[in-house]
Amino acid sequence: MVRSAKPSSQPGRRPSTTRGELSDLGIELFAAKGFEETSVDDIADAAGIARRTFFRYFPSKNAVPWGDFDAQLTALRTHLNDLPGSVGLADGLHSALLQFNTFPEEEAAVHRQRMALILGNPALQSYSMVMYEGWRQVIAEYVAARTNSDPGDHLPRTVGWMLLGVAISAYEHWLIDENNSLPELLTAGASVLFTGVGPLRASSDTAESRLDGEPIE
Amino acid sequence: MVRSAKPSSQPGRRPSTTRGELSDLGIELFAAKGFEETSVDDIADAAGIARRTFFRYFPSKNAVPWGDFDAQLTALRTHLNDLPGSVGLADGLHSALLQFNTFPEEEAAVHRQRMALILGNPALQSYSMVMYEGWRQVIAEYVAARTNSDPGDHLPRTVGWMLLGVAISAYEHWLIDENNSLPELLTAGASVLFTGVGPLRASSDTAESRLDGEPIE
DNA sequence: CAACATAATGACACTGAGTGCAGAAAACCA
DNA sequence: TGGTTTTCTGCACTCAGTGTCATTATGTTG
Repeated sequence: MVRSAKPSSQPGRRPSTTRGELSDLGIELFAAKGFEETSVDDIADAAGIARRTFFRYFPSKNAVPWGDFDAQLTALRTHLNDLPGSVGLADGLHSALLQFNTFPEEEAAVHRQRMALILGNPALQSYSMVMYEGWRQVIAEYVAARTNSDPGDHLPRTVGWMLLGVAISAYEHWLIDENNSLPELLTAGASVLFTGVGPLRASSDTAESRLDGEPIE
Repeated sequence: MVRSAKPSSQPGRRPSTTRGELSDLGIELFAAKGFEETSVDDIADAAGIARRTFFRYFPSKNAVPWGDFDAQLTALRTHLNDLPGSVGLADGLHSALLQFNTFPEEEAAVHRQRMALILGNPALQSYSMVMYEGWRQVIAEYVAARTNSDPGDHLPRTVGWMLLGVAISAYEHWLIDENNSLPELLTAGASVLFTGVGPLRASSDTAESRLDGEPIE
């Protein structure tokens, strides 16, 4: 089961697989048998590698569904860096949201499966916070650059968190009902972030004054 | 090591300890030896209970620092329910943030230690998402009640995520530098949520128009 | 007090994730 | 062919978490 990759003129044994291949295989098994019910041994056996080798490709079973997340983060960072200066902060964040969550039609099914897996499993949901820390950092860097502050400052970090919330919450609803358009959900969520919660009123009741609301139900 | 609690006229053996006591003990050990370096056996031994019994008090080692989180959630829910109808949505959310994160002076040190532990350890940071799901739910319920919608709807869920982001990000900065006032950090973050990111400009440059911004740095 | 019901603890065994280590295997180069 | 480099593999080990069942402590009832 050793597949020789392109002769890279590098000494040493070739890796027998890639993170991407293992990730795809893992997602397939998880979807078929369930995440908890699929052991690392199952994945390693199916991939034809030793259990010990699996842990050279992924730091944990939880990391499998994420595939090569770092590459996506790099793409996002590049996207934001390449944005013309004429784009305002809100528009920049909006475009980041869309860029990061837009994918070719043929990948939609896999991506949906991946996200359903991640958002539907407690262990994976937990682990996602480790992954999304990098994402928040990229956002914070952008906000910092646009507001004359430091990526570690309170405002950029807060915006990073809030934008992440917009993204996750959009995914949650996209997964509940496929009829929902992910870009539309992202845009709707982002608009709350951009205009703020202050302007919010009862949706069917926008004409009432802000003071006469009473607890419902 | 069996401490008889108040005679509760209930048949059956008394619990030998409480979640709160175990939590305090665990936090102490974690702070002294480190989270990874402290095993469940260590905690159980220190508490004078069997390892198996430990897992009847906590579903996992990760849950220890949280103590009795559900009780706090209940208090938060009550607080929001008791808010007069004249309080606007933004003010209600703001008060929730402050209520949940205000504690007597004598508990400040312990609380700080608890939060430093949680926010400083990857495993605990991950697990916090499981805990905070309940918190977001309480917020979503409040938003739903005030906006004539359902707690599962997109808007309430999104606001729940964003407000959580405000809270966590405030804690992060409170932990970095104790000189920062937690309530002030919370209020500052909340104001971004309430007025939106749209109005944000380069902090030293607020007079510029929204379109002529150029990448800074 | 003795028998009974109940609720919690405790001991044991087991699965599975993750790690350290040492050696085998596969590639390149001279 | 032999030397070097890189990855893979097998083994042993720790620790988190769970199922099961006996045991202990308590209140209740006759």
